[in-house]
Amino acid sequence: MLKSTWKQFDEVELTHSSVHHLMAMHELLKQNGYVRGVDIAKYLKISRSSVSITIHKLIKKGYIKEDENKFYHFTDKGKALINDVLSKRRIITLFFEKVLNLSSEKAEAEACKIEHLLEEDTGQRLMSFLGFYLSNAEAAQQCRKAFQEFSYACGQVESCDVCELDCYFAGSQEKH
Amino acid sequence: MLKSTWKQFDEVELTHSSVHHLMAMHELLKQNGYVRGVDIAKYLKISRSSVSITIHKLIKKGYIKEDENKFYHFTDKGKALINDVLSKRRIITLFFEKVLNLSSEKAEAEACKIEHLLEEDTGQRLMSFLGFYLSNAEAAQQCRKAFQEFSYACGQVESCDVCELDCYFAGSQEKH
DNA sequence: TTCTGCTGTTAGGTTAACTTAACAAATGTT
DNA sequence: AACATTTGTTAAGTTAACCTAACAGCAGAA
Repeated sequence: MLKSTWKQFDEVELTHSSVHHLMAMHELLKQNGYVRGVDIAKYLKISRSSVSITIHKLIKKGYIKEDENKFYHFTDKGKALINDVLSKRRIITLFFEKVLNLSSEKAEAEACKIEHLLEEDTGQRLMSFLGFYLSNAEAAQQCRKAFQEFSYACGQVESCDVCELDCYFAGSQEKH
Repeated sequence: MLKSTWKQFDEVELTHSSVHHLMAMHELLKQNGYVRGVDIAKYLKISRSSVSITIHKLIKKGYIKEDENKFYHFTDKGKALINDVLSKRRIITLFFEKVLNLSSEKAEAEACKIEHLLEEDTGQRLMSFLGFYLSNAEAAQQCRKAFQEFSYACGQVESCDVCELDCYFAGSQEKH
């Protein structure tokens, strides 16, 4: 790995917090038809002042516009972003839920933490995979069924180069 | 989703930065047999002062100990954490690379951003899935082959409830 | 009309993670 | 022994994201 790869974490266009301000806006617009600062504050359970500051940053960045009555609206840029994030979230949630069998609450919580960090391309590929894996294509159906009956044991895979130090499954399985 | 789920992002035991300080330590210990502050600073391409502060926090938190000569070592807690993160990273990277066909560089970069955010359990389930999907079990082999020939098109899946606003594939596909 | 409550903003404070600059202690060089 | 370099630490400043407290503007109620 490039030694500075880890810094890409901070170089995401919008932070986790900012993305969730936009998500809240979207939710509330759908629910009520309008959004004000307080609404976002209540929804995210943070202070009005904090929301005020973040919203103004998002306006400056061109994701939001404000009308005469301090109601907020998305710009096209904002709409595009919301669409992307929402799609990514749903794909990731679906993957956790339908493929890894996490509970839907946990699937959402896990998706929420990472959705804004993955690139567009990764989202699309995941989508493509899911589209196939959950389809009623013969191979996909067989695969889902077989996976249900499968439980991981070291040795079942040709070369397990997953664990570097100890094995996730050490203890519950014999040594590999 | 619970309205405060999004805050779990900040409630991770260790931040992205801290985790990478530990990862750097592990890398450098493997390479050189010892680690000092400068080594970490050079590796992560940040200032010595910043490293100094972060390392002292990690010492206080019990992940690291310091010897008389200012060389750093992992505590058992630190070793356990490194093992977990490393395993998660490799599983996630493998998934991106082998299942989603991302280049290995991109797979690593994407994994790096999210590895410390996913829970233990999620990692293990992903591992289990990968173990199966990449195995030479009949169903898995068939599935991999069929997926290669597959390209996502709306309508191929019974109900596409992935897109909320617009479709990822809109434009390139007919309306769904 | 005055009072109350709601809303947004500003001011000042906190924490985390960086930065540069300055400096002390140890180590290496000539 | 004297000087230079390396290393770690501290001080002071920055940005992001939160907080509480204070206040200004408005809108509805008494």
